Amino acid sequence: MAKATLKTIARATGYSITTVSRALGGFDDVNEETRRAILDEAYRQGYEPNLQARALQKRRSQTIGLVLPTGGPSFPDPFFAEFLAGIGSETARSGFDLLVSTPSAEISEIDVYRRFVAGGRVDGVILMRSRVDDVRIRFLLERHFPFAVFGRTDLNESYAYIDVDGRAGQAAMTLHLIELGHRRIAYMTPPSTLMFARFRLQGFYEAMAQKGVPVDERLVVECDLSENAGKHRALQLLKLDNPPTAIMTGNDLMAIGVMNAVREMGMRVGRDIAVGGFDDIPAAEHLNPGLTTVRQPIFHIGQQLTLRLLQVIEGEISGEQSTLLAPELILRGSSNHRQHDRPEQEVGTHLETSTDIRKANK
Amino acid sequence: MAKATLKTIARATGYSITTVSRALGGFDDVNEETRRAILDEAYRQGYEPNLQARALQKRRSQTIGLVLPTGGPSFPDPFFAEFLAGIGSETARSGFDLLVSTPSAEISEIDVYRRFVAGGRVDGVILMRSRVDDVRIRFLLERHFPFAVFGRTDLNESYAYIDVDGRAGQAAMTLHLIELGHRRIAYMTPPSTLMFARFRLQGFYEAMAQKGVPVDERLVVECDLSENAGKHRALQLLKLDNPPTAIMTGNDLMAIGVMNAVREMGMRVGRDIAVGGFDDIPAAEHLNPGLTTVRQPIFHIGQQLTLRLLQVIEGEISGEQSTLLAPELILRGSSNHRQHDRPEQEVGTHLETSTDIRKANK
DNA sequence: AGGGACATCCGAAACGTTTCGGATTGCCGA
DNA sequence: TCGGCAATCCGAAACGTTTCGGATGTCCCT
Repeated sequence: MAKATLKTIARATGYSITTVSRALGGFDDVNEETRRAILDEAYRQGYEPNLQARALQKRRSQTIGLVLPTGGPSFPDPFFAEFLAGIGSETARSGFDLLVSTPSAEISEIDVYRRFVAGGRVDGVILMRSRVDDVRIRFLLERHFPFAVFGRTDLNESYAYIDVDGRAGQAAMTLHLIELGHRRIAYMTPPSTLMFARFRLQGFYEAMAQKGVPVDERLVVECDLSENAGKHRALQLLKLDNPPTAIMTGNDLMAIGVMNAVREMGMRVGRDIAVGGFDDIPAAEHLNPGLTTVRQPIFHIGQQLTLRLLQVIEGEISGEQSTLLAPELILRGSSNHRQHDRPEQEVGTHLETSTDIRKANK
Repeated sequence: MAKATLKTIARATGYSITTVSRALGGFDDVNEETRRAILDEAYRQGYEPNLQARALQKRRSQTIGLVLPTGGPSFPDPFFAEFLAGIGSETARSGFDLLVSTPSAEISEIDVYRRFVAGGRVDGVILMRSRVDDVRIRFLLERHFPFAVFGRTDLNESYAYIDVDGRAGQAAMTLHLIELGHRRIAYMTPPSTLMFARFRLQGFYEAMAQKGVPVDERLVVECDLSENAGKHRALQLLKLDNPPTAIMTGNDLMAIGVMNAVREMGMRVGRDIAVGGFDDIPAAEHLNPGLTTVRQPIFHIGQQLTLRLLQVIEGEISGEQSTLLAPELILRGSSNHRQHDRPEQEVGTHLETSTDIRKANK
């Protein structure tokens, strides 16, 4: 059996290609009887529309693109799978496909976007890990191409994004540690080209200032997003003459490294040194002691971002809708002085600084 | 500036569409001078070929598909991100894109494949988590559509796959536990529709028989792949009159649940009860104690599978190439009686049963 | 009887690309 | 002088779909 097309169905039923197309398309200018005959024949032949041809004609590919961030040395955040699942759940519901691309040595990141956009490969893209002065976003804005971003930028344009309030999250973590009595608090911040690093760092400074706790600049260090880098940096901190009593990190991977470093120095996490992370990756809960961290509802973000992007594509919203989500502080054993052998019962605290979900229209 | 196409370049340079196409395509029947003129103009206009049109004409989409497994209740294996990264790294190198689809309530899994295949959306697909009497594989074989599978099946056809020798892996784990002195060993096996579950179960039985250790069938239970299910099942096992002294599971997620169950019963993992997992997900190393498990080189598998698929697509291999990889037993604190407070130094042992990488041609 | 309204169908162009099969030159050797 | 060959170029068809602008016929109303 050759490949079924509109033409083969047309020939088999005696109708024209146009009529077959319209029958299959559910238009109302085709007789019920004819439609049935055509549908039957289509089924018999196992017809599936050629999506390339359709996309070519409609100038719509029913596909959205996602380019894996290739920033750091380590591959994507551990919660990447969850993010993808969130995106996937929504694309599936609306009949869209998801095209994933990995920039390589040969093909630069921006070229991937060029291909996606100009090649008509996708109808819109989702970006993650927004950067300072983000070229990708600039490129897309310039072309008026639909997109939605996980994270804010410092660009003076408006577009659709969803972000977690990292400033509030990191501030909450800092306040928590201060309340536990810590004064010498270290903060390991991710590379400053990443927007989220800035907001979190800002939250740290603000909370310290608010409580009048002095910041020792030697305890504020930049660090790559990996476990190894975290361990390395933490060892340096712990070997200072006047080491910190608490170490906060810009993401959980780094925090895991810190915990290892603490152990390697013969100290105990949660008792001798408090550790705080950010993200709440799956492993955070299973560490011993459990990692106190700030949770981001990543699956949900993936979903919402997709929804938002689809609206932009349909032209339903002006592309300026943005949402700032309130993060949630998750307290576990890594920041608990009283008990550390067994992870304490998990406690979720909604921050008072931002109420649930806040919509912001620029 | 309107969209650049072959036509706009042709008009601008005064050459025909054919010549423009051939110049851009690098054919040798176009004058060097003309070619340069055309390339210049193409660059000036920011030309990018329309990939839909190209795909339609060439009947090749330069895209491979991946359908997320939707089998169990829980979302994909934690190492899914790594698998995807492996695939991505190879597709990028060869200029292919990756189309990811998530079956939803509305669109059944097999429909996704139908769309992919008949719709000309992809040139080949990668399957993971092969199943007993796998309909997907049957479908693809029937259509003579290129594909490559992570995992074997019981179908009597030959096709390209890569698998980890789960039988050998589970046997090695079992032998390890027996050597530690365990006699009452429980095994929590994943749903038997999954092929890998069968092989691992088989490895368990064989090792037990080899050492003459009796299997108590009440200690062999089927269990979903999630942490929760693992915990639940483990509690049942531990409450038996004559409970096991060691519990092995078919994947790491279940093992984490087991470890929680053990703790909840007031016993200590690695001391009172040995626990063994399978997969070596990232979290396994960070548990306390660390989880003894069997490692699968998942990134590498993603890469190789992609390479294999591309060869099948190019028609370079007959589609019958298959590889069985030797798993690696990773010993950590969860199966160590002597020491459990701190995870012991990680030890990797290559199994003697299968040498490095073994090629099998059916 | 004429006209309009409606139901049903179709031809042809278009989306942007590739490619087959020539067509047009200019030049060389015999 | 002419056949032939190489170097360049191009027209047109094809890939499979959607859609615009009718075409045809039927029936009813006045």
